[in-house]
Amino acid sequence: MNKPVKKKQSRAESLYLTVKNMAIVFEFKPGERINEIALARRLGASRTPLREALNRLAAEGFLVTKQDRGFFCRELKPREMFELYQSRTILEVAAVRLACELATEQEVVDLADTLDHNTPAEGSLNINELEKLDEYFHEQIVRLSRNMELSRTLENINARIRYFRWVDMDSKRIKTQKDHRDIIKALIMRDADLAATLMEEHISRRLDQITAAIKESYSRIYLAS
Amino acid sequence: MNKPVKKKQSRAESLYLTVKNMAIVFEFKPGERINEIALARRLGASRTPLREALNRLAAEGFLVTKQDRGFFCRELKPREMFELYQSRTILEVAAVRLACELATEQEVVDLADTLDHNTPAEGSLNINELEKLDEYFHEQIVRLSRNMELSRTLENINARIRYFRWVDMDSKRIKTQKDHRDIIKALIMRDADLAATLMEEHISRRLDQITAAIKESYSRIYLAS
DNA sequence: ATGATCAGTATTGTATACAGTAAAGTATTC
DNA sequence: GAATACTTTACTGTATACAATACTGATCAT
Repeated sequence: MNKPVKKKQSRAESLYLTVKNMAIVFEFKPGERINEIALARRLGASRTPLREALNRLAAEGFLVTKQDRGFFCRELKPREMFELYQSRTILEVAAVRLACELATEQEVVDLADTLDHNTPAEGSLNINELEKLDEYFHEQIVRLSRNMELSRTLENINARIRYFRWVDMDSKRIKTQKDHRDIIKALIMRDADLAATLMEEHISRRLDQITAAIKESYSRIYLAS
Repeated sequence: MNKPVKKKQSRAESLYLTVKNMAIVFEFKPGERINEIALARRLGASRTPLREALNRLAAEGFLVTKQDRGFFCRELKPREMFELYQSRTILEVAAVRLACELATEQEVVDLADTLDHNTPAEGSLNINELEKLDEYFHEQIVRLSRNMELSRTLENINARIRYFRWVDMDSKRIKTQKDHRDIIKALIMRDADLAATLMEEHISRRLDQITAAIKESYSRIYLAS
């Protein structure tokens, strides 16, 4: 499912990925100040490369910096989450329109096949599998739009909302799967308007739950450690 | 026109802005390797804060890094510029739709007024003024969409295409001004579809010229030093 | 008690030194 | 003379030391 191309990644890169993941899963509490010395020691790295990673993450919106105060975990205000979801909707709707125009028959069929063959059985509740499958679906749609910049931006946005995306996934699983299939059908029919409408609804349906999701997530975050 | 709020900016921040501007105006040649030592000395800074700035810029897409080779200026492939313009179109069209919904009467009127009062006289060919005015118009539209994330993303994209945006501006100036006014009219009428169509055409018209613009820009870049 | 002032401490911001790597140059072999 | 192995060089990547700044807590005046 994921590309098997495994580029040998440098020390700095893996450090960046580690800290990024910590930010994604809110291992730092919202608004919390990040102690560079402590974190560097904990990760077995020096402050210099750590700070470079933190700077990158701040540029990507995972962290914020304050002059002479250092790096802080982003807050997770409902308003900001709403804006991220809105941005995501805009970009994915546009992406699916482009995909309608540019994807080859084969690519769409392959996508449909992958989803079919990897759908977990009705009984099993492997949420993690479903998450992966959903992310894969959305990533592929963007890829079919043939716009790397779009992919890059969406990847960033999705990473920043990943933590909330799966709240209450369980009750939505059947609907999600059906939505995906419908979008693929629209793609095959090259019906851009339909695909766009479906995608918009598919994403916005979850947008309605964001505020509740954030509330729920707060308890998760503060329970964790 | 620009907010008069002038936050006292730190040393690191101004270093970042300096290097960012160098990247925007292609003071580094496309594909060129950036010598950290030389650049640090030239800017009167140390390598450490310079590298932090370079890391941020790489995260924002102005530079690329290669393991153990350092930072390089982005290439400017026509394909990439096309994708940036396409992304910009997607986002600004969505923004103007939201603005139709959310902007107050007063805000739209103010925007119209600002444009009217700052339009250079027919005879004078102050390109720089026009550039500023055009950027201001587009920035304001996004602001009226009430989505900071959208603003952030668009600001980044626009910075990355800024260098090309004004090639052959001269011949387009009247059309540009008229386009802006038409979009504002649509905003006042709350006609989202019309505003979206106008915005799309307004931006795409220039997209057609990108390849030519890049060709032209190459000579500018390599002539410069 | 409350608030202000001022040391002491902790932490960030910057400079610099050193280690590791890739490109360039040089010698050596066929 | 071309190809390969070796050396040199230049630069990036990382660690660490130092400087500047913000926080903490105690002392003192009101």
